[in-house]
Amino acid sequence: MEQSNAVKALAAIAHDGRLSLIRHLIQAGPTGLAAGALAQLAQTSNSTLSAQLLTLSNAGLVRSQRQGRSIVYTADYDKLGDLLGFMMMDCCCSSSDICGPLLQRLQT
Amino acid sequence: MEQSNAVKALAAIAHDGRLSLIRHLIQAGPTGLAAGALAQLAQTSNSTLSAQLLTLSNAGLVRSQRQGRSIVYTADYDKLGDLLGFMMMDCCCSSSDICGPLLQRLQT
DNA sequence: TCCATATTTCATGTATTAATGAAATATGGA
DNA sequence: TCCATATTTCATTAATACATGAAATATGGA
Repeated sequence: MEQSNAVKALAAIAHDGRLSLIRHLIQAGPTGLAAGALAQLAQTSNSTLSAQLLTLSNAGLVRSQRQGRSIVYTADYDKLGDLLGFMMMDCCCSSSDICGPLLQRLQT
Repeated sequence: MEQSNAVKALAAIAHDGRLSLIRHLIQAGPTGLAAGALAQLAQTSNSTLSAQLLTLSNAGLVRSQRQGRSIVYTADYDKLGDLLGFMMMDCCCSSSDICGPLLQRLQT
């Protein structure tokens, strides 16, 4: 992942409401969640939620698919993995001081 | 790290200039870099640079220390590790679909 | 076709962010 | 003390982001 894409993705999740949304979608798994269900979980209005989902979608972090009357959103695992990979490898792990302890924590 | 702190840190690095700055500081290691050296690396004006460093500092991602006439900035490794830890563990790795492959990549 | 449901789009107002150049502050040396 | 260097602060302007509610769109069923 290039830095410009990483910046877009980071900006998308650098927002309390949007970060909560993507965490809900990750927990929901591949089945995803309909927009209405997300609005209930996030306790926000439909239009606000729709704008937040659009931002996440433009950053490539979520995908959507119509199912009947609902539109179901899912987290894009590949893109999230790419973002974490960028931060771990390209950005921060040029310093083993940062990622050494972190990797140890993750491996336990 | 709590989500509200993570959002602040993410917002701080969700900017091309600031992300480049912190990458330079990480590569520079514990010695850090003076503001002037950073301005040259980033090819930006002093006042713009100062504002960007202030944003990173308010997010807790960098520290500063006067050395003679210069002010030397260093990346805060602990805070960066905390942020990555939050994203890996609290946020995204509730799904092993994301972090399984990622950890494999990191371990090779 | 008509209606209820589900979601997005649009227009608006407000707040936040970002870059810029000039002025101010702090330090060390002559 | 005076001066050059290093950096920040300030005021201004432009751009972007955010939330809101009303209206528009799309779907499925009666």
